[in-house]
Amino acid sequence: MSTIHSFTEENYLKAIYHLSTGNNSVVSTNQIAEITNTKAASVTDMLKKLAEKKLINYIKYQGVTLTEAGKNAAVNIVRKHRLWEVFLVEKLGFKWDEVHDIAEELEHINSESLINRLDDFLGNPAADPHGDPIPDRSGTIHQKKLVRISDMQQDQNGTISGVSEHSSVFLKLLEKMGLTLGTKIRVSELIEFDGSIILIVNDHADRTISREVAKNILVML
Amino acid sequence: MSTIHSFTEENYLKAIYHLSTGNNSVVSTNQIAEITNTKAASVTDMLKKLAEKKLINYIKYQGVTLTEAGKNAAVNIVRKHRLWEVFLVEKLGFKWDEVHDIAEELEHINSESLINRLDDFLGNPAADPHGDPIPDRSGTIHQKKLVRISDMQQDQNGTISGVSEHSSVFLKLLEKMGLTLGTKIRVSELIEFDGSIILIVNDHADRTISREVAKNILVML
DNA sequence: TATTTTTTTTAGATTAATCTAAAAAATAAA
DNA sequence: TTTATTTTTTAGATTAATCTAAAAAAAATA
Repeated sequence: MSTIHSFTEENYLKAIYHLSTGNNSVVSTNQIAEITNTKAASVTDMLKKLAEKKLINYIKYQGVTLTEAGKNAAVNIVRKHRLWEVFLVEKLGFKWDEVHDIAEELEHINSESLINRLDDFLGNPAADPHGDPIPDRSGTIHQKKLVRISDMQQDQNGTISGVSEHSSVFLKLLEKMGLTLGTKIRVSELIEFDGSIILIVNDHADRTISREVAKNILVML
Repeated sequence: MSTIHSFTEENYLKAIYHLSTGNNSVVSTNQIAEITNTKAASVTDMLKKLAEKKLINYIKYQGVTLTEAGKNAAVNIVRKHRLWEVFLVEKLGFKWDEVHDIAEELEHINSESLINRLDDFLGNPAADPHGDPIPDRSGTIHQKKLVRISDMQQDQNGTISGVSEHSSVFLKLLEKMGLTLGTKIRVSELIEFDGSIILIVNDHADRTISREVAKNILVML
């Protein structure tokens, strides 16, 4: 089934995967260097190796895309990462801002039966503690349609269902403001001056959030 | 607290720890090479490195012992390994002969809070699925006094509480014979011819086991 | 005790992943 | 369309962990 790749190769595949979501499917050497905390020269070496193994399509000076095999490998790592995050939060009681680094290690454990049993044990969750969808065992991702609060209209309602920023400071802030997953919100007012937004939270409390915060909270309408 | 060591260093420390139990506290280069699946030359290199880090006491040509720091590190790895084994069996439903290799990977995950939470989640188990004691968070090991079936007298009773052989073939054999942990046995007869032993299992079924098997089943009297 | 065998160490290479500094290619600006 | 800037690649080193083959030390045997 899935071939075994080194810890390092897996991290590069994951980096390329995360960088190639959305608009840009072609990823540059420098982008990869940045999120893997390495230098461009090191990335070039690894790209050659991954291309050799047919995990990426790589043309010198022109960036890379994942092949089917590479994408499968990457999705599998993401699946593992997110399932472990659910485990850490749901079963061990970690907070949502504490689990990333540990899951970063756990995602490299290699055992298909382990991860499928874990999946069942957790009740086959659809999303991780940050609302990111968990790929199923075939690699399919069922992503719900979410919109940023910053893109909502006045008086529109929704349920907080994800975040697009995973830093601990940001997550702690949301926690403190009571803006965690599942919270129902209503856009009460759009402040013209600086783009900040006043929300009605759970039908009573109101909270003002900056445009920057609003851009990183994802809502299901 | 506990300094971080490389994956490889951890495996050497664990190997030395396991080899230095019982009578021999001094461990030889060749012994280490054997259980780490490396060559003696590689071991020598690593021993220098571990001695440099004050994790072992090493005198050329004279074998090694663990320092306090080294022993602490090793015990911690053993603690992690055994807790993960409990998790795999108790929570994910793996069989006792399936968990070793996975735990071998999981034991290198570095997070004290993770392992302490896991410990609590599992109900602070005293032993792993093979009956081996789990060191507590201070590193103390509460080992119950166990005897091998091969050392029991005729008509003596006991409860199977551990094994000293962890191979899958052996564990599957015990499973098939109903000689799993917690099973009550009585030594019914000692066969002089080949040292094999007839057991009364749970007061009714009787099972004949070879001396080799009897040596590897540990019983609490 | 002298010799043989075994064990351990050293010497010198190899592989994976990384780096810095310099060269080459692509992109942006004048 | 040259020139300047940025990005990417190559060249050459470094570190960790490993290896084989040879040398040195220790242990076993005659």
